[in-house]
Amino acid sequence: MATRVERKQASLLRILDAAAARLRTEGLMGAAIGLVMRDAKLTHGAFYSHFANKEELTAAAFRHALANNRTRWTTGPSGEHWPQRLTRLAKRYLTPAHRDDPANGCAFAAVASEAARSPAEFRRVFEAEMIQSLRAICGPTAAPSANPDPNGVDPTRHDEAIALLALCVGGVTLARAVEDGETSARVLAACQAAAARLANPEGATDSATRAVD
Amino acid sequence: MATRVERKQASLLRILDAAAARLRTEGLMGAAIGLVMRDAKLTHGAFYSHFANKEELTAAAFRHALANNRTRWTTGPSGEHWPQRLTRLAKRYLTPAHRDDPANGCAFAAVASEAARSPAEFRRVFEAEMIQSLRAICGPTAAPSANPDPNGVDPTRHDEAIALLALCVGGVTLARAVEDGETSARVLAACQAAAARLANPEGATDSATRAVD
DNA sequence: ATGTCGGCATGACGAGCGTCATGTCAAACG
DNA sequence: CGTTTGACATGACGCTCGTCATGCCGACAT
Repeated sequence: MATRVERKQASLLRILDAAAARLRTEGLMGAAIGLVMRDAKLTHGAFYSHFANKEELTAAAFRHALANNRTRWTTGPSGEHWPQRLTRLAKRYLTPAHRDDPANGCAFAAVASEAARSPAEFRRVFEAEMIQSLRAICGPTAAPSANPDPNGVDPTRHDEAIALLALCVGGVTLARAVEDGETSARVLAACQAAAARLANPEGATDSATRAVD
Repeated sequence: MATRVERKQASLLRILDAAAARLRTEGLMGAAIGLVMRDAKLTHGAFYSHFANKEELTAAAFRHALANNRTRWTTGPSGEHWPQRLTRLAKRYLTPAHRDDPANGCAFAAVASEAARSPAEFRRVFEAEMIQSLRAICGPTAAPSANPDPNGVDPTRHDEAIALLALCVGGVTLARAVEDGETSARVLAACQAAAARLANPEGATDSATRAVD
């Protein structure tokens, strides 16, 4: 049998995995302590050996959910240009597969409207994760931006990334909130088309828009 | 004193107003029966003279919240063209005033991610309201669309309205979910700029894009 | 005037939740 | 080898919520 700290770390990981999954499928307060601990093969009493209260759990689970997905989503083909990256992200995000698998999906879309009503402490966590995801989206591309900011990110690209995130989060959320499958698919398609138009404005001919030669 | 049916109608209206406000500020399950009835100056027992259960209340309150705002948002200046309408809606929606007053704001943004996890019955209500709002957005403009659908709506405009709604809902939700005021304002501004770009693609010169002469 | 109806108040029940006190047992340590 | 530590189980407490049974009392019909 493993050592003590190893067993505790393993327990904590099971708790975080279970909580992250429940947070994305059932929402912020759907990740009830009793249910999370049951998923983690523990009893509810053991919870307070890992966290002081539920707020700490939700914050940690939210961070955990996003940390697991960030690199998986951000890394694209090498030599990727900016408009390509934006359209690729939207094309992958606004998809029936992502819509139908919230347990492994984007945590922003899962808890966005609940986070808006959460105490300031959680909103700070939300904001920090969002900024980190935006920086990951704006991360190094094949063609570095023409006017990089002192801190390394082109503010124009940063704003485009914000709009893309809002469009994607709103898109899957609306697609999940409607009943009819056709309506849902149309929401995804319309947002995907809009994202492509946003990333690659019609008639634009600057170097960043053209494909790699 | 008023007649009996009038008093009941007045009570129902107070209940719906209170529930609609709580639904937008506290979310779907934040509109608890006891609190709503207290806001409506009634006791919790009287609730079941108006609704069979809580599901009926939430559905009715959601419809009530949207019905109150739809015409207020949709009606714009006469002689309004399609791109102008889209930019006007985004400019008004993605605003600090709207962000900071959820009690009178858009119900879609308030409950979107919770609706995604709601039973099919509520999702049907959500879908019906969304379709109705989309048709209101696509409603008659100064320049009717070139290719109107048999049922009266240009499918291209309908898809643009979907994307605009997703961008707006995602935008205010993210703006509400972050703590820092500057970050929040930047989210609103970035989404507003993206909506304008979406409604009025750069370089386009067709008649619908030009201002009224 | 008298009886019926129904909106409303009061009170209670059970379920689910967060939280904590207490006990237990195996691993870590001197 | 004996002691201590701490992760975990058990059980309980208080709170909130949805739901319903019961009773009241004013408005309406006859």
